[in-house]
Amino acid sequence: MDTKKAAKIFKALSNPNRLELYFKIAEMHESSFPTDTDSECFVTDIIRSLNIGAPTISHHIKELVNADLISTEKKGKFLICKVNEELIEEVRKLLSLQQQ
Amino acid sequence: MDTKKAAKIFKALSNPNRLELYFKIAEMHESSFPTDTDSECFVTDIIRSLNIGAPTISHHIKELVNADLISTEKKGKFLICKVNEELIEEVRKLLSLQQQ
DNA sequence: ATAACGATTCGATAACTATCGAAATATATT
DNA sequence: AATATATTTCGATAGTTATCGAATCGTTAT
Repeated sequence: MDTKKAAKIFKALSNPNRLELYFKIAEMHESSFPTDTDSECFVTDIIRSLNIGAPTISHHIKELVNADLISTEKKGKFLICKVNEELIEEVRKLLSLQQQ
Repeated sequence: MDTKKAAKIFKALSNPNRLELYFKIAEMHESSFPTDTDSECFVTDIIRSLNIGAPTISHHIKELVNADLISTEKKGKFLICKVNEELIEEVRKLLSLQQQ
């Protein structure tokens, strides 16, 4: 991964509200077992738990998608988010000091 | 680590030039074995390798220090930087999806 | 059909930041 | 002492962004 893309990813995580948003999405994702179909991350619930407006959330989600950190899927009138695990793993490797 | 501090760290890494600066410091650090005393990271060399001015480098270094990502030490008229390995390890854990 | 709800778009604004050149400071060299 | 080099500080500027309220669009429920 080139520096520019990496910087973009870190930028997407650089706002406290957006980072918390990301963590909430990751949290949901973590508890989603194959059998447990109802643990998807609905944006509606996040909006309630963070105290910033819906337009701002929408903006932040776009940024996270743009950095490829999450992907979204429309389910009726709801929006579902899930993290891009592979990218996060790449970022973790990038941060490890002895990255062969 | 709370979200606000984490966001600050990511913000410090969110500028391409500053991230490259950080990587260069980390790179130097990596090759410093106990016996190999001459592999310290001098800012002068970095300034030459990145094409941005000294004032900007100085600003970026301050940001990295402020985020606790690196520490600096004056050696004569030179400045030496080294990464804060423990913090980086914390960040890596924070990013892992199943953090304990 | 109409209302309610979730999400997005738009326009505006205040705050922040990366970068620069010039000047200043500190240390080293001659 | 005078000069050169490394770094910092300062002031300015152009660009970016987080956030908001209002309006809009889609989908679902009544």
